[in-house]
Amino acid sequence: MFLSLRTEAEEALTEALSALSLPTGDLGLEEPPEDVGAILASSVAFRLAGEVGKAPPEVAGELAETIDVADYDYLASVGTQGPYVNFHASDAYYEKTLEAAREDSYGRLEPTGREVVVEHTSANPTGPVHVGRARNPIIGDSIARLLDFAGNDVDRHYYVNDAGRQMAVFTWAYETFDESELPEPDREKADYELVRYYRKGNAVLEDGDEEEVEAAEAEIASIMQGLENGDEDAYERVERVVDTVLGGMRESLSRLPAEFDEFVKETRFIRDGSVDDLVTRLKGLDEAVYEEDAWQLDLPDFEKNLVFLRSDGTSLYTTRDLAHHEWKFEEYDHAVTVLGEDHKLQATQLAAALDLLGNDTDQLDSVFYSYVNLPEGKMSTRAGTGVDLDDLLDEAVARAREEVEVRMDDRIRNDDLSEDDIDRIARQVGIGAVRYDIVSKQPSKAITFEWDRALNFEAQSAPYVQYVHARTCGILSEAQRASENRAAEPRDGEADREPGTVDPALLDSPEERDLIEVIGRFPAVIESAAEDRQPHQIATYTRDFAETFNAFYRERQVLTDDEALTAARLALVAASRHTIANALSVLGVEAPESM
RNA sequence: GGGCACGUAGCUCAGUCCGGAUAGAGCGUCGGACUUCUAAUCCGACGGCCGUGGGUUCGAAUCCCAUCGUGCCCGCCA
Repeated sequence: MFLSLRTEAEEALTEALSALSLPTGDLGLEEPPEDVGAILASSVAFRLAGEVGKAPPEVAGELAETIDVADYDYLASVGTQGPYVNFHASDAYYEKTLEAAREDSYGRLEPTGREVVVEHTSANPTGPVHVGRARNPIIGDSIARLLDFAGNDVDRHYYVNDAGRQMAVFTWAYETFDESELPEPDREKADYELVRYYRKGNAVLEDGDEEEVEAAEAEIASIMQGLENGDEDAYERVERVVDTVLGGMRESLSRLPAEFDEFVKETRFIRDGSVDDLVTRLKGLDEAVYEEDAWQLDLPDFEKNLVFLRSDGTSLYTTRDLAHHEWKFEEYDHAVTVLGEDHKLQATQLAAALDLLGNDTDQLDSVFYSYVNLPEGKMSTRAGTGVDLDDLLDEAVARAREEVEVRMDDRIRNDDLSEDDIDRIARQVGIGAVRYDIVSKQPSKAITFEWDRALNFEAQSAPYVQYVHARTCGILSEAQRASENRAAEPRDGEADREPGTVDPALLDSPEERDLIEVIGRFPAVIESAAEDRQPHQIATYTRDFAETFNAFYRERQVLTDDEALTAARLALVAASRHTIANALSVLGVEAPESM
């Protein structure tokens, strides 16, 4: 509804400007500060003052007078405050907003018909997911949810780097070492068990004796050649390692939760011949050069050449990724990729090469995030430094459980949480807190991981917002219980009133109006966040929402003796519940019904 | 050396793309509110040369230039 209101304000302003023969290029429409009563405002008068030769407040006044709100449904009045033109919403606006938000799916935008692929995580399957990379699945999954909620048809892809040197090293190590030479795994889980081979292998390559290293390198090279030649045996050897490790990683990721529609292996593009075709096309480009036995692309605007075929004839990651992207462009209208900031240059080169190959690179969007570091430095799978995602999530749930138990004693609400409830709440709150902490920040900002900060359950965290949802559920179930009691002893006149009818005019206090306004903004927030691929905007909104709801909760008793008033406020609470539940769902944070 | 990000209260962050109303939150500190629809909540106080210097503008945290600090990248790795 806010979107319609904004459209009306735009129209009204444009018409008024035209009527006064003023330019309509920049309407200066904005959301005014909280203490200004208006729902929308324009600062256009500032810019026109010079042109008209009058002071801004005077221009604002003329504009306000020119607009006739009778022409619009959602504008009640247009006033001025100094140089600002302020728009006030009509009763119809509040009524329609409340009506729209009665739907469970409130906030979901109309289908766009666009098919979008969101590729995220795509970590090499070398071992357990650690916190340094955990930003990727959380941001990626939230973007996927956001684009879906904004009306797109979304697929989530994990691009599996199974043809690179790292996997050849891993395969060699797995086949070479005996488990008896390895330390105990940190967990009884495939990725934890296998990463021991990978670490051992890398240690040997680094410090082993010359002969051993030489033999290993020969084996690694033969595996890579085998993959490049489409050798079925090499493929199966690597696949066994890849699929096993990936299986373990998937389990961890699903806890976030981050699920995928498809795991796309890069060997696929070697095996189906598309890499060969691509190499042929690349060689044919004017920018292609053959230097030092390797085929390269002399990209304009880039200092160094991009090698796309090694001197031994094998392809490189970027070569295969080019084929991968052309495939995505064929299958989807739009492709979004979530990448670590260290891939920025590579991503720009990829786009430049795709452009040379005749693709429309507007179809591609990259979102970059900066890695999470430990206070003592970087996390690395190979070196075994870092905090595993599983450990972080376990710790989060354990701490949340402690909180639940501490709070049990001074709970007012007498609803006897069962052991299952405690488990559920601990999981929802603990994992929600981790996820929310990450998704609520701009991806470009650096994060240093600290236990206490990541697991803070206080305000501006998931539990703060989840609590609001639990409150709405508590009120609604209380109302349900009361109405069932009444139904048991029917009173005269009770049947006259439709249970579903509410009179929104009763919701006229500032707290109620503010709450409806915040609810009304939700679809616009979804639209903007989806447009910018910025799920953190939704997190910021949930905090605003929670604050506004809490003010309403503090000042206005919902369940009263006044039935009509109670019905109206219950409708507002239900609308609030849908809004906050959907916002949390876009963030991938669970919405507990009690906590 | 070159390129790209980031720098806002003691700490963690919104706001920056698209310039507008006294720069907003939370944590921490101090002081208040549970016999109530859930206190994981709420109310109040304290706290800011928006890294620094210039410029553009009626107006700059926001745009431009310079500069400092931090991170990332500049491989026939991924």
